[in-house]
Amino acid sequence: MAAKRPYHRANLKQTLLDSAVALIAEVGPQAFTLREVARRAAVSHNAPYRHFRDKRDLLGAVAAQGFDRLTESMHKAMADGSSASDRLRLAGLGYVEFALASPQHILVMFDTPSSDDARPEYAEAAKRAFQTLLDAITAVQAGGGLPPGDPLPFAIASWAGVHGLAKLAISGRLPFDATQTLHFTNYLTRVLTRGMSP
Amino acid sequence: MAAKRPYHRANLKQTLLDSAVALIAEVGPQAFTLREVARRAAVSHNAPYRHFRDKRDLLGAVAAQGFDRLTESMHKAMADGSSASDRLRLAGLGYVEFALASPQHILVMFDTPSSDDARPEYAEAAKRAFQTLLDAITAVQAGGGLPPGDPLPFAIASWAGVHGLAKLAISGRLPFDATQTLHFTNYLTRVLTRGMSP
DNA sequence: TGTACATCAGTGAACGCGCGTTCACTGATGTAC
DNA sequence: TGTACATCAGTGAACGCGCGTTCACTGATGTAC
Repeated sequence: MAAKRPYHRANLKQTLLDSAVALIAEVGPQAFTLREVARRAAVSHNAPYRHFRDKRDLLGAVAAQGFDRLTESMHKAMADGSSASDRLRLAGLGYVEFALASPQHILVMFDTPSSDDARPEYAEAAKRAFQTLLDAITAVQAGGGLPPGDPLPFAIASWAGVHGLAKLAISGRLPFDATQTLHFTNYLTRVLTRGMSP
Repeated sequence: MAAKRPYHRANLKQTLLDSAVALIAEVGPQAFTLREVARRAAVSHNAPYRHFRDKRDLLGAVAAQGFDRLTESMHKAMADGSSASDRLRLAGLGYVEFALASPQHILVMFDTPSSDDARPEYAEAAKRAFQTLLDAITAVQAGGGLPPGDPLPFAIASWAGVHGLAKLAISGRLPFDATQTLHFTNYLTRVLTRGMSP
């Protein structure tokens, strides 16, 4: 039964990232340790150094991957949209869906200072996520659903609402379960869109 | 006439809390240590145990104090309000003002799992803060500025918007300085109120 | 009034622990010839 | 085709460190008498 573990593991880097996310989900970024990540990946405590410069670098990679997945979640949700404003609503839904499914990522992405600026991919991934929201807003403006002009205030207001709802839901301070939170997201984006219209 | 005996030193408990907040502001809740808190309070690493059960308990006390200060900040801001809807706007402003002035508190209050449920004062302080918002909403409803009925959805939508804006501002991801963030808070609460009206 | 005493917030040494990181190493793999 | 060799992903021991917490203690203070 003692199946021998291969010395070289094909996808150790991704395995380590996954282990890190799982560990952070359990103990929070505070108690997250490199050695425990290695332990969960069934690898020596030293192997991670072949793939990440140090602990901080691993955390940065988790954040960058989080932004990519957030972008993907929004795009996926938007695919079903029947109109520009419907797609904006779905982008918000995709945002909250991702946050509820992966709160550890959100924590590392937005609330863990050590993950900052070290990796260029980090900033780029964050930018892509915001651009997705910005594009959705611009499309609604083009269709007349929002006033023309600078889309930035609209984007920030929408982002704030959706981000705040997600954070509060994650912190367990809302009297909602996941389904109710998603329903409320629809309500919130409707409120925001209506409030931003002339 | 003090009901209890005066203690050896001046209020060490509050000094420890202040040191903790200052330390968290510098290194984040991740790197926060009890020993360093004691060091900053110019006291042996053991003295905190006279006032807090353990590290987790200290963190819980910081969170509880944070909720009290948040409530105070909202009430202070609302005092200048000329109408119910103006007071609601000011409550949001007070929220964001506190968050920008004390981001460490917000972090411990909302994003540090270890501070949960241990202290009863914690839950009560959190409840009082939310009640402040709820009362402001109810007053606007009474004045006809918002539709009658359950104020909860309105409160949660407002909370989400204001909380999200504060969190994003703290994380440095907004193209705003503090003053611009506060101005934007006014815009956001206007958007929300308008969007929630029939 | 002075003094004895209980109380309890403080101290400092000690503990066990697990961390991040470095080091010298080993084993597996791809390629040149 | 086999072989030598470079490359690189893994290993395990070791390091220094600072942590949280426990322990036995000290000494300042309020109160009883």
